[in-house]
Amino acid sequence: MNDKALPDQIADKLRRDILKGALAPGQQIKERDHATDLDVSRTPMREAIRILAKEGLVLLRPSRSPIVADPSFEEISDVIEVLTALELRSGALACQNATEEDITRIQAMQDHMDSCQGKIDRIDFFELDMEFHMAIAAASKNAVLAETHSAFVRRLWRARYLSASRKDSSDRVKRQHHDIMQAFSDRDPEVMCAKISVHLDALLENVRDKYAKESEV
Amino acid sequence: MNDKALPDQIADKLRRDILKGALAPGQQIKERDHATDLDVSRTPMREAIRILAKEGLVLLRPSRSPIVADPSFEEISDVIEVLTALELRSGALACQNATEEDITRIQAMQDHMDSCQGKIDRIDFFELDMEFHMAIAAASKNAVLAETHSAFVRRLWRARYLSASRKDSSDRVKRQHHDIMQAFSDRDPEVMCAKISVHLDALLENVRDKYAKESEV
DNA sequence: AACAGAAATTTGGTATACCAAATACGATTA
DNA sequence: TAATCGTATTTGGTATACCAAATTTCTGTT
Repeated sequence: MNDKALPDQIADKLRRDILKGALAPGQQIKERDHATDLDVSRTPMREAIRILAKEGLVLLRPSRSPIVADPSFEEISDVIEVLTALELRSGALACQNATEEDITRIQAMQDHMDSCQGKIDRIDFFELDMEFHMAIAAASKNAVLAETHSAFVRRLWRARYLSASRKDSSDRVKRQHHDIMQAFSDRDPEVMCAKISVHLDALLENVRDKYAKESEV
Repeated sequence: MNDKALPDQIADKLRRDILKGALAPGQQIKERDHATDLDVSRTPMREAIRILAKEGLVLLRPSRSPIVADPSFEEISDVIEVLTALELRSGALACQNATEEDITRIQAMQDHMDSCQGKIDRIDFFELDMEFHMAIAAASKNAVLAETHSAFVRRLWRARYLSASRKDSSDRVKRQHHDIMQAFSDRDPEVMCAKISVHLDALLENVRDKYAKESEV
């Protein structure tokens, strides 16, 4: 019955709700209520909330209801800074350590993303985007690095999702991905790092725009 | 009564036991037994175990007792790789963002370490060492980066502790710290990154030596 | 004696019950 | 009427009870 453990299933559901905005930033997540909603007990619900807290999506407060995180621009910017450090390192290592199979497989992932563009749910598209970046990190063959990187990608999911509202950005992202992939299959760490920097700088600027617009409303 | 939450207290105790070796690598941590040992119930014990799992000190296995992690050299090496990426970034940022007070305060920490050398417990000395590195990371003014960096420093605590048995290494570490501090007070990111690299490369080699010796026993 | 299978035990996963801190609400009084 | 104190309620923290998967042990058969 259990493809995954119950807390993970609950965390998945809550995560999607948060990212879609069904659970708004600042909103309380009362473990009792949400547990009965999902027809589970408080114990796995608690654990699911801790998982999301670890991912930065939820804020734990001592003796108070956890709330959906509402990060400031500075916090998001800090996270992007860390992600950049991790992704540059993993990109360089991937050039060095990836197998040919890794490269063709990740190339295939990218092709799949291209073909799916516009045909699938925006959230599903972001899943693919995340998987692309995470697959490159995994190709570094440093499991710890890949895992840490994944954690930060997940942590930025909502910010990415919201900041990608700009229509033109999707084409630009596609081009940046192609640049990264090109450097990767050339196994050129310098170019790859440069392209990753471009990609993540663009992300930062997109997020900055979004926050600027939000504050002027 | 509660300075900290109960799960944190339990995690602190277990963490020290693991790092000191009272809980040997590979040993099972049965939540029922350890809970009764510490006179708490399974619920906070479970949570404490999850905290340590997040820190990489404990390994969770589906439907099996968690066990104390027994990292291979490759795993430690991977962790050092990540720590390096984080520490280089935070060093460079610290050169840029640290206040003068930060620098004098961290300088004072180093002086204190020097004066304590040989006079205090090795564990306490390692606490000071960790605090030195973590203070620099905090001076980057990127809270997320500092926090992540701290997590990895803690994760390496045991390996550092075990690998520092070589008598001469302590002088060398002292010199490396001085080099880092010099570059920091000069606010010279390039030199600082170079010195940090030297320091962490030395750590990696120390750990490598220790694992080599262990395997030949 | 060796092996297969079943029953008992162990152990993590989940549900529920109980408690204490925090909050909200209402009654009482100035 | 307003302020304040006390009580009821909400809610997270903790303990315990129950369950199911996995392991071990015991037993009966070959």
